[in-house]
Amino acid sequence: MSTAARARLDPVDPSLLRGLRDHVHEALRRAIVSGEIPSGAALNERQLAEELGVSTTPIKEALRRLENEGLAVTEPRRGTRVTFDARQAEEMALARAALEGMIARLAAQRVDDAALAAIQATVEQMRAATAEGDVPRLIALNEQFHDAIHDASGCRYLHRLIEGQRVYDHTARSIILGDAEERGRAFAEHAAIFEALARRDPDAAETAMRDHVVRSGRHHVKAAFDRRKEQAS
Amino acid sequence: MSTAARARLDPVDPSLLRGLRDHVHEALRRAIVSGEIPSGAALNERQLAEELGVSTTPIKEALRRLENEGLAVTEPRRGTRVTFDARQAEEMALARAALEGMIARLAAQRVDDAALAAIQATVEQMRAATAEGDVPRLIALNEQFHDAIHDASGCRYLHRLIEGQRVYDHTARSIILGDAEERGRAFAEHAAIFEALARRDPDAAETAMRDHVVRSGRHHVKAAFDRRKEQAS
DNA sequence: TGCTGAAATTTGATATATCAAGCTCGCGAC
DNA sequence: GTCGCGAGCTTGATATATCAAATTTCAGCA
Repeated sequence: MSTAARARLDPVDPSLLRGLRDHVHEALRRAIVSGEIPSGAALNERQLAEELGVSTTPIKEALRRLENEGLAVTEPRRGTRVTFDARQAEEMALARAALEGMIARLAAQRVDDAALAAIQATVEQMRAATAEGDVPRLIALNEQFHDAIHDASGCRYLHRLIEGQRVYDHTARSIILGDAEERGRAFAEHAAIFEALARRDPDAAETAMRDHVVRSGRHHVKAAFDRRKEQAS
Repeated sequence: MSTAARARLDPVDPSLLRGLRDHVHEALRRAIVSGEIPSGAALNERQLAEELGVSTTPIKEALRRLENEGLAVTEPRRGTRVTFDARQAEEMALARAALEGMIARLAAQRVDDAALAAIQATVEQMRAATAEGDVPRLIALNEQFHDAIHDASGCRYLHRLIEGQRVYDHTARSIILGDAEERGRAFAEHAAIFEALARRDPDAAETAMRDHVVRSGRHHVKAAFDRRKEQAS
């Protein structure tokens, strides 16, 4: 066997080659969350199919998924409408907070030293990026930080569920983190979460994580919907 | 206008008239959660279509939904497989606990006296049904209790999200509540949740609700998967 | 016997056709 | 003028056809 003679390769993940339905879903989700498609707007299958240059089949699948995520509702034989307003964005942020808190609690119980060291390294990089005001880097580190905690918890289902509660896009994130004060607050919160994990203190980890996500989520929602109100007037 | 002369009617909800995809989804979800279709089993579109006597279109939509719920994974051009094991059931129970806790917290802040009285009435009925060992009634009251709290919170999105974390079917529920000790524990917990709501104490409400759902969830998961292990041997 | 590779098969992905429920709008009766 | 009613249109729901990737099968060769 030749495999014994060379380095072992990672198996490819077939799910990376995604089909049209995922592109359609992503495009629609982005447009809905960013407010480009307002709440209440109709999502016409044939119209979307023509606009996106695909058939109605992948459109239907994408719409079903949006429906399941709570971003759209379908009335049989009537049509699908977007349902995403400030109220729902707040609830999604709260859901995220509750779930991130729970996963942080589990991570505090299960994290090993290697993972803890990696998280600490991320926090140190965040400290630097925060001081420098390197926003794109901060966004990447943010994700890395939260993903590392999810990994440490070992909870894949919770991770997936949390990912589904995103109420901001990359652009919104950039705007928020453009403010130095917000960067400072976020860093302090991240540091507190790390400290709790380092002490393997589940209660503290959950509280710190939840407070962070609640505050940050509120900030995002307020900023996003205030902006929309302005643009509307 | 004749409407002024008679009682106002509630608007009909068109979503009650559901199509094939919802039936397919429900059938599959039930089969997966109950263990009838084991984790790892392939879900063949054409085979399911023939079995259920429908075309592949509603099957695809149902599979997409299951995928989004985390109960199945699809590898493009390869197929869809069930993914639901004890580990995931535990995570779903934890997600439910975190979310139910959050919604109870909000309910404690927002509940009005009328809703509180209704919840209290439900608890009193639970007391009677618990003593009598009336299991079907207890199941119904349980749902009524939790739904009333969800309503009091005003959080429709959270309510939907929580409903998606169900890891037991009606049958499992009956078996669990067949045990008098379990009925007693559940009643004490429900009473504690009500007391916290009555005091408008968000922290206590969240803690009581979460503890209840965590314990009850663990019990359900353990019972369900122990039973499967036995049947397998 | 064991390996290679091409053909056949399976299966999901996508496109298209068909059906029926709702909606729109205007004609006509009162 | 208003209400009733139906023809025609719109649209989602469902079924079927087509395409291509992935897998399997098996003949042919070393």
